[in-house]
Amino acid sequence: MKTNERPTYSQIAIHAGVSEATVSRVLNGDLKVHPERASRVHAAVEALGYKKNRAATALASGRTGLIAVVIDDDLSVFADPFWATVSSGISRVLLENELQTLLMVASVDKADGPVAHYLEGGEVDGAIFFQLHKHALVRRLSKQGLPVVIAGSPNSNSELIFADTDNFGGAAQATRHLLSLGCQNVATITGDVEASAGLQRLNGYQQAHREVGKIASKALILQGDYTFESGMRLTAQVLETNPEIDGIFAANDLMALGAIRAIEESGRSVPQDVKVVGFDDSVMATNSKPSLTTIRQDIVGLGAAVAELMIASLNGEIVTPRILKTELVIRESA
Amino acid sequence: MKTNERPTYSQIAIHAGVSEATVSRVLNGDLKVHPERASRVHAAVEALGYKKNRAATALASGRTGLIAVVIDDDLSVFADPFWATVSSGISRVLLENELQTLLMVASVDKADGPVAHYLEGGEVDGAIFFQLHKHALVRRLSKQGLPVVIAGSPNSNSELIFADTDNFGGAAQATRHLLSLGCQNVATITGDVEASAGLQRLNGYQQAHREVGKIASKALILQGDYTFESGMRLTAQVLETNPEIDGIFAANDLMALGAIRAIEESGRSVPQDVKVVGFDDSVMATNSKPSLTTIRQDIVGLGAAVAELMIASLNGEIVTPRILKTELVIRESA
DNA sequence: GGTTTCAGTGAAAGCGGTTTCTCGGATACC
DNA sequence: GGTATCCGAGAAACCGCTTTCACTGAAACC
Repeated sequence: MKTNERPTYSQIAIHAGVSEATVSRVLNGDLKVHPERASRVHAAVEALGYKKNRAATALASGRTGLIAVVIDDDLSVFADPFWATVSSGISRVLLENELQTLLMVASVDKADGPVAHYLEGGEVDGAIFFQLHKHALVRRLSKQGLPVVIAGSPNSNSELIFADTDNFGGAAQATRHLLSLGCQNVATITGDVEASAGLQRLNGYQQAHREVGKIASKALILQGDYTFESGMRLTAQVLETNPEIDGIFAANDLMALGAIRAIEESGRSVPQDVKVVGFDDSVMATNSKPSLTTIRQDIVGLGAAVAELMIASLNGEIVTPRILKTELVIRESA
Repeated sequence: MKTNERPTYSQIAIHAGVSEATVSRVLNGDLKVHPERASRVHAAVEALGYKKNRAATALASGRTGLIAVVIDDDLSVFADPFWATVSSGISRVLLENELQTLLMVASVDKADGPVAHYLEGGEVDGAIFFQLHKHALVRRLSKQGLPVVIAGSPNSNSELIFADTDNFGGAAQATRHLLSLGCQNVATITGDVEASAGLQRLNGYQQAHREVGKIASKALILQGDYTFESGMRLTAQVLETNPEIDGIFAANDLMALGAIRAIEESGRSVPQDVKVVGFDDSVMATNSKPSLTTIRQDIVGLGAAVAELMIASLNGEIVTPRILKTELVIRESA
């Protein structure tokens, strides 16, 4: 195939006048090598344009330099740029640390599929999972000693390491904003409350109410599914049954836009009659009419945080979950 | 780290009563092994739950089983789910073929960065690039014998292998639709015409005009940049200068939505006064008001096609570019 | 029937690193 | 000054699989 005459340790060793063992030590940061010899090695590496062979390193050391990013294809990878953005953040940071990102898009449900097989086969040094519900696989891998980091929160209080946006805080922020604008009856359209993100956003909404001595009425909590359609439908319904509503916090932008549509179709206007806040600060938020007040999360930052946790884990450091702050972006809708 | 007592060839060989060389032959599909011995090997593999060690295979054979997917981070990976979707299509197909997807998000411009280094280092069996303009790197790698496939079209008539949506055909389809609805003055808002996709969509628009004996006036060709804002701004301008316009083909949905906004703000209505067709069939297309008539492209299919081309290349087959058909989705806007 | 092919197989030499083990010399200790 | 320690460095084994090479017995040929 390629007759690339890539130099090997033996060439470096000869060039530097040391043994291969010493070359290895120097290149792996072993401090017990005499500085002068070390610098000779470095010079040789430079001169010959040497680059380590991953396969050989992996075989000899057992470390592959590969981190799997596992995406369940149930996930709406296809509709939502969210995960892609997180991935890019991850990839970038890993790359800076000489690690490669192995992207695995597959059904992870069956804890015995090819993905599981692969991960358990020792082909990667660690695995990053995207917000998943209750996969036994993750636990199992973790128990087996494979460093695992979750992007998003695992919903049980497991010992898994994760990084996540402050869904709770962000939702509270959004709701507080509505309340502070004078809204008396603030409804919420939740996301999937089976998953942690959805639940946390709901909790944040309730928390903001508690802070001002209110209790969010059950009737004002509408279970959506992150789609435009659900936002629109639920809002239309609740406007019928609870016409006193003057504020809505939707767990994502798409549902918020759906809500706005329903509000307008009911003859009311946003933000005069009903104020609306979304979550995500997606592209649509800027361009919608009225533009959407929403909660911005640092998605690339989330990816970076996840990668950093992984790296720390690999280094054997004791790591704790990371929660990323959100930001309220005020536009026209509230 | 892991004391996984994974079986090796030697165990299989003993269990099956053959040599390691024979085990290797069987596992690599060498037909010259006696069927009976072969089945003994397979039985042993089954019994011991054997799984090949990638690193060892890579070291010995020079094939890593890894395909790089290189994404220039200039690209709007962050805003547009398009590339994520393509990636998932790629990853899925590669996985089915025992290949892994290495995701590299980095600046590729400098043909000498870490990415280039990595790809030239023989660490991957092939590389997939996302729609790029004129990178010398791609050519170089290709010349070096590394199988390279482009997702999207390279704009020069190079010998690079690629798969792409039929941008030309789709744009023609869209424009024809407008013309067939009786539009007399159809404008287009282009994407980046420096890149092939943008140019091809413009060409398709012109082709449709030619088919009916018209020539698209220069004044009606507006150079956008795929953003909502550009669609809106350019439309507002052209409505001033060319009020006779009664149809607009935008090179993507976002700009189409921008156009609709501008049209409505000018006091006209869609589709009565001006009809609008977009391109992509994104989520927004369904949910906008009026909903958007647009050109749907099979994005996952594009990913799959790219992966298939890569696999064929790896097998030494002679491959030719693949162009994927588009589909006109008629909704309210035209 | 004897010599050539040839297909099938095993022994063994790598692939390019890492790591253990050993050893010589220098330092420390009594 | 002699022995016990220690440290830095090299030799060599090893990681698990692929592939060349040589060899065997059988089929093919004259």
